[in-house]
Amino acid sequence: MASFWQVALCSPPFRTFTYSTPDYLPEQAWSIGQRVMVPVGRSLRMGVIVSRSVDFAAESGTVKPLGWPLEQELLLTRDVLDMVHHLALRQMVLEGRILAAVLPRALRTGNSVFNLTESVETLKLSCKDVLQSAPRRLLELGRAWLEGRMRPQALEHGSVGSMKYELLRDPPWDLRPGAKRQLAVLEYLFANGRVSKAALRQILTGDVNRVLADLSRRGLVQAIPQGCRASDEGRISQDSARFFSSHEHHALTEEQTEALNVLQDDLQQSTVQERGLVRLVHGVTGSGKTLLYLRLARFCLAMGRGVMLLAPEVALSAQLWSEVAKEFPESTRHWYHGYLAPGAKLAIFRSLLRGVPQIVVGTRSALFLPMPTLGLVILDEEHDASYKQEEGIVYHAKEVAFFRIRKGGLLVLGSGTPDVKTHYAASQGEIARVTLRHRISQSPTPKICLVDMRQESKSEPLSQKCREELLHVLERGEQAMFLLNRRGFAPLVSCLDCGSAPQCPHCRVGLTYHKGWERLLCHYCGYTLYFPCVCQQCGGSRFLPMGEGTESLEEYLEGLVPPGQGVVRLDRDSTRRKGRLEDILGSFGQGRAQVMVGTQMLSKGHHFPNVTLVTAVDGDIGLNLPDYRASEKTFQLLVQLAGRAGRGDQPGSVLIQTSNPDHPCWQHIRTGDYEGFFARELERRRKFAYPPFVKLGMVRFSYPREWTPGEGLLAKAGEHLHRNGAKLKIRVLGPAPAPLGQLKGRKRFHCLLKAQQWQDIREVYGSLQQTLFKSSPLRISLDLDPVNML
DNA sequence: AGCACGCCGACT
DNA sequence: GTCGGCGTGCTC
Repeated sequence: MASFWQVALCSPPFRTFTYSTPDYLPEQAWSIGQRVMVPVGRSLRMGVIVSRSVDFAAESGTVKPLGWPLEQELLLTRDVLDMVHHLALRQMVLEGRILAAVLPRALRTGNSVFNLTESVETLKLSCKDVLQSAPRRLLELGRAWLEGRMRPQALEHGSVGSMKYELLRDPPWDLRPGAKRQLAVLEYLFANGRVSKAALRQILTGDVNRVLADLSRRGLVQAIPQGCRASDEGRISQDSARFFSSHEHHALTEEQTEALNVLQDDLQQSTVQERGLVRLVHGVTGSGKTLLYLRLARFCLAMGRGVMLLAPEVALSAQLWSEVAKEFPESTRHWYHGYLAPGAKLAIFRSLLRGVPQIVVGTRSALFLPMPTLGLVILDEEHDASYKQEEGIVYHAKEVAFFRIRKGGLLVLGSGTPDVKTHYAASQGEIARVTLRHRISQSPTPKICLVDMRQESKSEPLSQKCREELLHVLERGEQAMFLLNRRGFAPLVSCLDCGSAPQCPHCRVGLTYHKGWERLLCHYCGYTLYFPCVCQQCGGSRFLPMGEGTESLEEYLEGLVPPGQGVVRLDRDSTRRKGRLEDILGSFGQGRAQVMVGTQMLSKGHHFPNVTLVTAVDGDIGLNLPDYRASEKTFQLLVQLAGRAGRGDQPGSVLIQTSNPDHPCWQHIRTGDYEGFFARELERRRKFAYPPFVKLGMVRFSYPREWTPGEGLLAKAGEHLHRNGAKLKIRVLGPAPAPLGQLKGRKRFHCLLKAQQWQDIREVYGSLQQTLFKSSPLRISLDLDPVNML
């Protein structure tokens, strides 16, 4: 009876191959979830055993035996492995690709060293050494492995980093004339000293490895192992937490107590412990959700189960972390996010494997950490688009979290402005819900005013009313915030007379302007309109690009405020450098600056009690984005923003500047009326067939700019989708040019699919995938429930 | 990703 | 002839 092992490779081609059990290590030395070295082609590669199979239909050639295990203990627990499998199926990508993303970088390669204890001495062996041993020696080593006399050397923090390369000899170099690639590398090294492989890849096209191999064979360069920079905790240091003035922890209010009781009850239910439960915690800004989370986490840990407390972005997770750091002992908590150094990630990964119930605070990537006792996952600000990962492997944190508690546990989705889909699911009874209606603090909710910008001078970014209020606020020694909602990549236009922006009649999303083409374009269905044209609303013909001039707002404000008052700017550009975020938040939080200008970043979670005026400089931009969730996003953003004002003792006020004051969205935002907004938005979604009434899938296409057959093949692929989609009652829109029509020399297009079932979309995509050649220059990818349409 | 193979131009 | 650059294709 032969039995085989399926091993997923964690580097290209990421495929899963079948191996047999080697004669030197019996079956019991191997198990599912183990990291192993296997022979692939003529080399040894790292992979993970993902399953066993009894038979192997040898279509092509032979089955090789497994090479050698990398650990005695299992690094990938069953729950993580199941999740990997599930994600691979769902996103239609290879399992190995997901495993590569799940494993800390230090565990992605197989350069382990084994310490072999033999009689008196200890020998160091690499995997290669082991597998190159003679058959008899291999049997001996197998015995040593089983008896525990051969242990993988613990990965040191220092051994985690990658290699750097160093020049060994000065010029002139003894090179064959014409070896220009080698010469280029040598000259670069001569000029720059020690250099990483990644840097060399920048200056050299093609395979750098081979050049380096040649040069080191000639003794001209040397590879030196590079320790990871221990101090590199990423851009967000733990110190930053001290800038977030924390909420005082009063006793729970009656409402909080009730909510906590409900959630604690959930955790204890036997059905929840077997099958899992999702509960939406819908609590208005300032209702004290964070304190609720902390108490619930404490309760869960006391039950002997682990907790994950996640925020959409690192900066927000830093605040949660500072709260958790105060509440929980050091031994049971971790802060995990993408900016951690590889060694730190590895340490947390290892620590969690010990199985002691712990609390992890972090961002979406923390969901891939092993936690055998996981009992509670909390996604704070669950509506936030940052929970969806777009680069590399595509996944939504909500989906992964849901999967992780499916075998028992509670998933809490917390928000003041829930995702329309989540709220819909709750109102349909598909997920449970608990609501917090009251703010903890006694201060009144801020007053929200609309300012009609059509009445204002076009040359001033701020209205008269806004300028006046700002000066009053500063006179009183209080602070102000200005949100400038960047227009992003989409060039939008708006009518100069009535302020409305052209929309697609089929999709009800904003049209974007394409310059060279002199047309307006819908990025969902490909609908175009000649431009210039007549305004659909008022018949006017004068249009203005939107979002222009916002960059100069900081400068403008500096000229406006009285001398001695500081203005700081908070956005992606100003915080790129390490430590800048802390500087900016620090100087504003401590009152060294009185005015803060920023993008979405400033709307989220910060607690600055002295801020009493908040202004959305251009409230309209969000509404006209080429995205079906434009009004939902705007609602969430502005309600959150309003929550920044008047958090202290002084009442706050919020100004929204708009050229479109009649938009139905505003009345709901002004009163913070989520239910009213939700009802209206739902009706619109039903009418134009958007989620939650259909499942959306985006098929993305790209091909090299110069590749002439691309256009024809794209059309054929589009036809294929339309034809096969029709059979499954899928509505297919496009192909339409992507808003970022060209990226990295490739033309980009996409098709939007509206279906009743996710499976239908996968089916159509799968059949398209099969009609394309394996390595066709026309590349396709699938994005289920796209968040970012660009 | 590695690592073959095979083609081509430039050298001994 | 032979070597090295460079494109292509495969890996249980």
